[in-house]
Amino acid sequence: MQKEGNKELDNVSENLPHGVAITWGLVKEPQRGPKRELSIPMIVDAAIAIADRDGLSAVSMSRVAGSLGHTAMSLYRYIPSKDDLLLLMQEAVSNVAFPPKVGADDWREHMRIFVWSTTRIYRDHPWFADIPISGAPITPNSLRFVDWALGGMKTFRVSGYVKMSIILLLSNYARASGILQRDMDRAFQSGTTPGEFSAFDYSAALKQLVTPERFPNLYPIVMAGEYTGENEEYNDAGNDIEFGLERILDGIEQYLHGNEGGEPEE
Amino acid sequence: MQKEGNKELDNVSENLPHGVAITWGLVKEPQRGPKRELSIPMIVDAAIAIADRDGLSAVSMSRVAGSLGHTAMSLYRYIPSKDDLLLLMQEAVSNVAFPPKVGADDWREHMRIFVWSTTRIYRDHPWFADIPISGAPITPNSLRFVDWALGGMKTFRVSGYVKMSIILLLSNYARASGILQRDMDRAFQSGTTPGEFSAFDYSAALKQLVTPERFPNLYPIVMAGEYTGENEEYNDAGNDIEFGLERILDGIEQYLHGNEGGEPEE
DNA sequence: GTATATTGTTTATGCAATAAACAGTTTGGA
DNA sequence: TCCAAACTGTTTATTGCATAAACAATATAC
Repeated sequence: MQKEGNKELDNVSENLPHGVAITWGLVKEPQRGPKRELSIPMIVDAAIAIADRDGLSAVSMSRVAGSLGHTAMSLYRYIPSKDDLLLLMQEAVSNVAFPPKVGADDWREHMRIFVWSTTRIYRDHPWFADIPISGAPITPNSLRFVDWALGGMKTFRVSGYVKMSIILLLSNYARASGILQRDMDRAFQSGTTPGEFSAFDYSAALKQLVTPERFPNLYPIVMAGEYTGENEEYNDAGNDIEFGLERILDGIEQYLHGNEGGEPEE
Repeated sequence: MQKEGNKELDNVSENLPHGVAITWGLVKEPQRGPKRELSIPMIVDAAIAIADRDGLSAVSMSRVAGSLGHTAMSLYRYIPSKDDLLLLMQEAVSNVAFPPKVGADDWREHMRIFVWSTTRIYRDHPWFADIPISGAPITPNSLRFVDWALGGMKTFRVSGYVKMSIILLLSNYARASGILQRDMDRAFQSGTTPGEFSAFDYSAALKQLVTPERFPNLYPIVMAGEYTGENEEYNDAGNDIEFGLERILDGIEQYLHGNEGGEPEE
């Protein structure tokens, strides 16, 4: 015999992974019992601070709790598992503001902003990329990203499926670029995390190992120092990222013209 | 007082991470002592078998050793750390054969094969995506991929930097697609790993949570079931992947025409 | 033949996630 | 008003992990 209340929402929250339910505000604060000394945002912020400083591997339940003056087990009164904590961290740093209006019909600029907003998260929070993707986005802030991207495609005369494909393409690109940029940043600061390495540090080794017989096409590029980006002027991940993004946008544009514009492609 | 031998190669191997040195065959078998009962390939193969069956998290030093009838510590006589084992696993499954000749001037087909060869690894070895990227590729099989891709761009009149940017773009796309495809496969087999989830399983929940006020652009797409791919006929990751790839190739083609054709850019 | 390099093993350390039991705290309903 | 239920944060314990150290056995180089 259940209360009438909001039965549908209850169903929803029951069928959702607990961490996801938290992000949607579907988990209610308990009424009875002692006053809580912590809160979910406090815990998530503390975890983010640790990850920002020392990387994701430094985030342990006991270290997060310790930084709040509590024991590890106290966190489990708020967040049921470490995986849920990671999800909440992702969601928290995805809470970015988008410019309300982009030039009304400049969809390319809209999509550029979409991609750069994503890569900025990776730059500000290098650990973001270390959390494995566990499925399609179903948390509020991730969906805000999708929603905002869709806002730039209002004039597209294509199906929702195609729009989602485009968003997927751009999100994936943003993720990959964010990782690249992070790696480049790390390489420039050199001796950061041990165990990390970039080709940059090994160009000397590569020049001995990449032989023309075994790697006929790569050989001249390695020898010219083009593989490891030895030339300062080109050694900027931003260039690569911009280049790739413009290529993708070109491709989308071509597709749109083929499907929507005045004359078809042939 | 060192032997004359191959001093340069010694230097190289000293400055390389140990796991990378192994992949290049720079670590020599010891001469003295009892006969070895294991070998690096045996260990790596055993680890891959476990990861294929039960996922990367099931790969522990003791479980790998156990499957070979040995103790965990014996593995350390061959491979200095678990991170190195992961690197060797990556390298091993990257040992794929490429078709020797593609239609001579069909660079698009060449690049399609490049991307599909990469995604096939992710499909055959779902754990491949769970190993975090630790930097630019410097192992032989990863470089073979790069070399082979370069082979498809011989006619491009662009710098090595641009070619590397294109390869980076396509590799990243392949990785993202491989992950997507793996996730879709998992979703179809439904109750695989607990903790994994796909939007597909939560379309009912999403339809209640995605309100038109909060997600004006996403709302109609979720309601139409287009977000979670409810329609069988469209619910195929391959379509998405192919679509995105063709868009990227379009973009590259457009860039090439702008740079290589009749008139130069400036 | 012996010193030495190397083997696989046992034992031990430290850290991690998290289950279980516990004593104190607040509140809704009697 | 009071008590049972729902909570709190903690202590303790379990299990699994990577890996360091010490060890006796073994094969080779000189």
